[in-house]
Amino acid sequence: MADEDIKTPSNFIKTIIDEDLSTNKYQGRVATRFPPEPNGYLHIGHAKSICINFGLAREYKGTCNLRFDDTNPTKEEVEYVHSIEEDVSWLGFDWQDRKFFASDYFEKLFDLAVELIKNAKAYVDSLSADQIRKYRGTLTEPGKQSPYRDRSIEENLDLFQRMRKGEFDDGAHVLRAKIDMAHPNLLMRDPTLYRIRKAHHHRTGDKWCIYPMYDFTHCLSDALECITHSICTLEFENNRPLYDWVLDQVKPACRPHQYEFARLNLTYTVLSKRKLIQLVKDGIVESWDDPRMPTISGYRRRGYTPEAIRNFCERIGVAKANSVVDIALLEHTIREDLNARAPRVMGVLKPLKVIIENYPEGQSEELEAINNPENLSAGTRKVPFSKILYIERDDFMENPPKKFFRLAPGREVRLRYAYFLTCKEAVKDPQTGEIIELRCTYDPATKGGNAPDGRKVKATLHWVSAEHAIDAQVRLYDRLFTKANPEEKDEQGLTFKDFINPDSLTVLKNCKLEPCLAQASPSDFFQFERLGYFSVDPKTKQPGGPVFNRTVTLRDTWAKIKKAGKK
RNA sequence: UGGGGGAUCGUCUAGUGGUAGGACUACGGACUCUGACUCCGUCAACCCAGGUUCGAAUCCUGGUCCCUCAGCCA
Repeated sequence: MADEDIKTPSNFIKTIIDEDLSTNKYQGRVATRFPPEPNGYLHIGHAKSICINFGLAREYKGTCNLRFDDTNPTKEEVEYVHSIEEDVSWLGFDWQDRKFFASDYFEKLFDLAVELIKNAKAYVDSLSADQIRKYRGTLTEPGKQSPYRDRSIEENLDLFQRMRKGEFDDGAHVLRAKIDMAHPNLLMRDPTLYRIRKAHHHRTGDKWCIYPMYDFTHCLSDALECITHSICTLEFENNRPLYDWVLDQVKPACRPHQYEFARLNLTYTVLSKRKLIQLVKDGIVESWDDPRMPTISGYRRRGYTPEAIRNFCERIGVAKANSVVDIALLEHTIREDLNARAPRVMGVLKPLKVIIENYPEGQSEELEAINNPENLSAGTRKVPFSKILYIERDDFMENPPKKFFRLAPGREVRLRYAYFLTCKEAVKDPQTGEIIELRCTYDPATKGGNAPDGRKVKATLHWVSAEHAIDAQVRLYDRLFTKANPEEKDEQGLTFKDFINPDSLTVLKNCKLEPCLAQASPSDFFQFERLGYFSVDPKTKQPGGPVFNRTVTLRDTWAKIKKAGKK
């Protein structure tokens, strides 16, 4: 792959890896892993982690494993395993033959737990969950030891075996590490290692009724896979001493180390799993892959490309300081990618009929249009032209302000790749006053878009021939929230759901598109000239024409001028 | 008021004792058969106070503010 040699910006993790390489800490190996819990869909924050872990492996010619952290049978499902695999692949990363499941290690983990018990480093506690909480102490006060803390090794062994055999009910006992109930880090106050959970696991079925906790499983899974750099988010900083403690007891052949980076936050976006679930459950969005969702599947359906998302993840950097990235950067990377690659096409979203009075009745002709000015090898295509056209309603104003240089009565503009057009009259509905059509004339000498006399026009409009156009539904998406930081607690007690943008979705059902779009396949992307990037919705099948999703608008200087004028 | 982390342009991020750089945004301008793209330019930052040093974002001391931890979740 050509991009293996591309150097990405430096960051603190690379600095650490460079040092480790120079001291030969891991015999020159770099082994990372992406460890999702299969209990939900991946979002753009996960994409950051995926890009870091797989990206590091690519850059340092190491490996990155895909490992499902499936130690909680009550929350995890195969459906999520599949969606995660699909999303990681779609992003362009390959775990080759290294797909693992923490549940594959259950037997080994059990043996290691037994070893801990034998070394008097773990014990079976029979306090209730509630009692354990009370015994834990607080941030400022030490905890108390459980009365079961000093059970004999034999008794612990016996109890733990019987826990596995299913002799006890959920919650009757847990296995705890024996560390220090007065430790200033609460996670070190004899953390729970195993709990009884008589639940069906999506992979191990009913084989187990005790399940290991994250802190016991994760570090050992890393060690078993010979991971060198175990990269996770900041909230696990407190877990690192425990990560190290467990490995210190077990002394595995491979000794991984944990490093933490700041998770991604995005303006006008929520990324917590809990809130995302709420958006789906409350019907605020249609599904996990609703194009307004910050999920990878949502962006995919919206028309974002893996290249753009990877580029975004590279540009935001990796650091330890909490931060909120401006969504404008994501929009920039998708525009940048699509600008280079998307075929240009003309589509009228809000049609306004134009009748060219001096164009022969019944005639039509084909005009040549460039498919992508950024890539001339994409060639040209023919676009039909005739007496009756549609143009964009927003491209005409009866009483234009000074900075509006599109079509207006008496004004001449260019129809892209076609002719100069002059508006003679705006015909209105006598009842409503609404403009229903424009009577115009064209200049036959300007065919192709240039005037032989050298006269200029200030605007070029996109258009579509009425009799040749295809009908389509186009969905206009905008940011889901009106507030830059919807997660922030509001002084009036308003929550993220109070800041939903009522215009996050606008469905346009009467759009007129260039005929070549009839052949568009699901997920094909285009630039509708002067409007934005659109792609064929891969999920909606409906008769009577394709359904397009707007990925992102083009930058719009005119919109800014209008907005500034209103102030 | 315990422990663990963090503070650099509006935003994200480089810098590791020697001219604070890049990207996004914003704002100008050039170009233009997309008010797009591209190009050029402008605004703009080291949390604070001391100290060490010829020289400090960087080292030291003391503050301030922010994040995080009391699941048998991950």
